[in-house]
Amino acid sequence: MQNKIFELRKSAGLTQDMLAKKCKVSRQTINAIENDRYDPTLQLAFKIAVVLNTTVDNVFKK
Amino acid sequence: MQNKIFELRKSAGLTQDMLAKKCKVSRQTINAIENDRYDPTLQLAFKIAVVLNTTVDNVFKK
DNA sequence: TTAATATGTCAAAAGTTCTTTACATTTCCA
DNA sequence: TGGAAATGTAAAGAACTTTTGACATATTAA
Repeated sequence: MQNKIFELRKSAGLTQDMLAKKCKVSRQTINAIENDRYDPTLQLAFKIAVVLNTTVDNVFKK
Repeated sequence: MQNKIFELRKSAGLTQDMLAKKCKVSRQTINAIENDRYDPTLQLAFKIAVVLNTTVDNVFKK
């Protein structure tokens, strides 16, 4: 599912590793999601949205 | 994860089975999610939100 | 009350997410 | 240019979601 993690993450001045740590998942997980290799669980989607200071609907646009 | 599926579904005049069909999943899946036995995939969360005419963030509140 | 509809739940199987470890490539800046 | 930091990717396994089929209970309407 298409997402805006890259741009939102950059805007927040975070590396994949920093975002991963804030979400308490591995760097590879963030990388895979950012590059659309698979979708996160709903829980992780919410965590990412919170850390990036926005909504799930905004991060993952249909 | 807590959610408002029951009330939104009722407001929309839908049974679990009707909502399931609109989302193209089984009735048991909707039942399990509504009763918080497990969280849907992100894809299904979006589908549910669309069918219930609202956002993922509104359906699944943290 | 009876019949039909709606909901709750179980178990097994299939499919997906996420982790860890490991290594390759790219970017960037001193 | 060289070295460090950041990113991309792979494989195996643990954990979770969803399906199907089945049966029980609850609710509603005739």
